[in-house]
Amino acid sequence: MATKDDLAQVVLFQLDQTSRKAKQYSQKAFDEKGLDITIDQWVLLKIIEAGDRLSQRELAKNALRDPAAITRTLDVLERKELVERVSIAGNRRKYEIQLSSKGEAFVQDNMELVRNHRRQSLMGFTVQEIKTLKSMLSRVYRNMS
Amino acid sequence: MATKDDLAQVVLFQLDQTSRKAKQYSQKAFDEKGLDITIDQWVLLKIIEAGDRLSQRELAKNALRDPAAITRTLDVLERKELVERVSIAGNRRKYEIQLSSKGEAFVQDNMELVRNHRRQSLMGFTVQEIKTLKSMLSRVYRNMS
DNA sequence: CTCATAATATTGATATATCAACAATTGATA
DNA sequence: TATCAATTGTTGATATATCAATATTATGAG
Repeated sequence: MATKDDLAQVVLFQLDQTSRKAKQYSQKAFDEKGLDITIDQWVLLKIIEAGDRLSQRELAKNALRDPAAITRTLDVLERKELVERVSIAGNRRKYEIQLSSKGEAFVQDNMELVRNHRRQSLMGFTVQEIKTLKSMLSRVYRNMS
Repeated sequence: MATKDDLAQVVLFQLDQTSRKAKQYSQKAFDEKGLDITIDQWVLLKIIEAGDRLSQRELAKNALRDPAAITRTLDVLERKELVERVSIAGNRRKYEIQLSSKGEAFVQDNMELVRNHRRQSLMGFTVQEIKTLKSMLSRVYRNMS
């Protein structure tokens, strides 16, 4: 047989593991703080915040998720009154998705915690190293596109 | 309001996106080849292959997944006759999980495709850069542990 | 303008993930 | 040794993801 992989040295494997680990880390903190929100829901909130009144299809594309999953996640976030589907004049087929004021407050209220996680994830990295890491992740992303 | 994040510059976000993209890339290739297996199932096969007759609990730990999810994934893989739960003499509480011969053949038969994906993900990287990336991902992982 | 096609969101069916509760077994300690 | 606690795997309940099918609306070719 060919020699077994050392999975810890396979970048695609490391990517999956590190991403999982980070999500678990943040989810635990969210749960302990009683936020009642999943990491994927949080990420979607941030994508909505960053975007400019995107449609659900655009959200799906930005989040790399299925449109159907976006529909259902938005249902949840709308029930929590964190987002709004706004009708578009002249197009009854799609919506513009935006944060509600409650949603904006929610994001603001929890950004410090999230910033701490971001900082924690890069503890010990120099500014130059962070730049290198970002660039490399972008390159891997492009290679998979 | 505080200035909005540029999510594409947030490493934790990039990690999630890159990991998703890579999984979608490989899943698509698996589907097109008619392999009838998910990436997470494949990864579990590789963890089983790499490990030394691990228990389900150890698999869960290595895969960063819930023990219940491992139980059910193993049910699927056992139904496909790719893995076996082997009883342990002297301990009726746990099993040793191993690939069946069919499972070993399956892994071998598809390693070339997977190696191509690994190569593709690192296209344009120098040997030194790959080393740097691996090291950095390990550091992020440890920071989240 | 009309009709065929594309775009958008939703829904249903199915698969998987997650968490808590549980059953069986093992290990430890008094 | 007897009992209590810890370990291991499974199951049930619920949430979420995925894919295909659908309904509605918009667009474009003739």
